[in-house]
Amino acid sequence: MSEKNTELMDKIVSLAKRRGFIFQSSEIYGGINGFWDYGPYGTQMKKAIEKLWWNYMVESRTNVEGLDSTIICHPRVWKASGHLDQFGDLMCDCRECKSRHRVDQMEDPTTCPNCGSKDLTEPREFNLMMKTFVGPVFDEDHTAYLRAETCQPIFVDFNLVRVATRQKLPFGIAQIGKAFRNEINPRNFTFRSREFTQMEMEFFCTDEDAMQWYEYWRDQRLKYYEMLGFSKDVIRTYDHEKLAHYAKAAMDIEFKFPFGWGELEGIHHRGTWDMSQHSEFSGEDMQYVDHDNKRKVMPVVIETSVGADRSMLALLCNAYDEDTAETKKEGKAEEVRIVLHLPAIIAPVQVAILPLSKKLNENAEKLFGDMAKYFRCEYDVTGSIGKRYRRQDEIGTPFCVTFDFDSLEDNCVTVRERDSMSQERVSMDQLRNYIDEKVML
RNA sequence: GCGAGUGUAGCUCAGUUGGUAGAGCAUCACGUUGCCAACGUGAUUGUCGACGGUUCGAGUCCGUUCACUCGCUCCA
Repeated sequence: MSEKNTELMDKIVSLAKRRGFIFQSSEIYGGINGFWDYGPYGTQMKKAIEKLWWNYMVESRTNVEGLDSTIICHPRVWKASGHLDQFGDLMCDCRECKSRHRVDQMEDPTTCPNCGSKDLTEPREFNLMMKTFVGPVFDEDHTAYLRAETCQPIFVDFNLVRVATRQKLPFGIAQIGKAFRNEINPRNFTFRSREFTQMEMEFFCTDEDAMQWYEYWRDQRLKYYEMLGFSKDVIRTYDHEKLAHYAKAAMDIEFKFPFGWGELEGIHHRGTWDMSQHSEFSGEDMQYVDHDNKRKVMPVVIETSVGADRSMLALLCNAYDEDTAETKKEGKAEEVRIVLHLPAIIAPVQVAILPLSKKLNENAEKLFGDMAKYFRCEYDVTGSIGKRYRRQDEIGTPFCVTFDFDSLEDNCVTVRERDSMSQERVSMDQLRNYIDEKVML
């Protein structure tokens, strides 16, 4: 990473803390690696991202249903998915050549099979899944795991959702929720965390239609990022050449973070792997009865899997900007303005209500009350009007509504737009519609 | 996981050969102003990342540890 980009990332991290977007978890105890808290503005923004995704992927479609499953599932879910077996091994690292080996596959557990060095770390259990216990007894029989991905419970509940909703193939099931991974090396702010929110949609279809749906969802998802204001310069797709054992096709949608290109979303053709595994391990037939063609088929899964935290980080990085603006400060003509060009639909505060003077408090507060029913609003009366505009710029508020002395007479307010800093006089009766139109994507 | 660097107020940072913790910005109050970080006066803010050691005395020296950043590694 270049020095300039490190600096940019530092500025974003600093702004995120200072203005209450993202804090390090347990900060007063020195922090805990890989865990992050969302502050007041961060929470608003993350909820808005989730709401937008949910509307785009679930509410606006007749063929996608929602689900909210538990974080802890029956341990056999993770046996079936393959998560447990592949990471249950004792491993040790060679300090000499930095290679990593499974202890049970080493001829001599004290010698590195790669370089012959004796300088090995103690054997350690490697498992990306976080372990816990269900019930008061802490032993092997009561061991359970926090889900490493939100998609598995979707597969598990497939038949329940299908019957309840009378859906026929093809259809999808979507879920937003926490997932947990014991990442070896959390890095790059919230990009790689140990606790994170996934927004996943599993689309079930027949094998013959699968590639067509794969392409459909790829296009839908790319459209979504375009809608959020990401230009072609900062978004790219990456087709996997090396596929996971279960996958038929896979691609990532990547964003150009200051620290480099990073995955925002994966779109995967998972074949029948998951459904077959759960059929085998549970004994429940996960096949779909295709009445039209008088046959039984194992549903094929096309997955779109987004990290909500990564979406948010990408939006912050994409929005961060410094320009210059006029100032009244003595000896200066202009000063740096920090501004987040966030899309209005996901900005933590959409409308700031600012009385020009404290004397106007009463009437301005009433306006706040009216507008807060429809938009995420904030009320601020402290400091000069210019200072308050700058505060709102820093958190990405697209509209500042200033209530002034004339407002009492003409029933109009001034709407100041974030990006252009231009102002327009709008009747308070029309204010809701005026902003509504601009908030829409 | 390996290697290197960093850690002092909310933020950015200063802090001398070890001797009572500072600045700017931010925040708050009052006054003034009344549309782009204005001005004046005043105020608040610290486990100096944590633990231990050396010392009469540690922000400063030593050890351990935690967190962050960078480079490898990893990312089923």
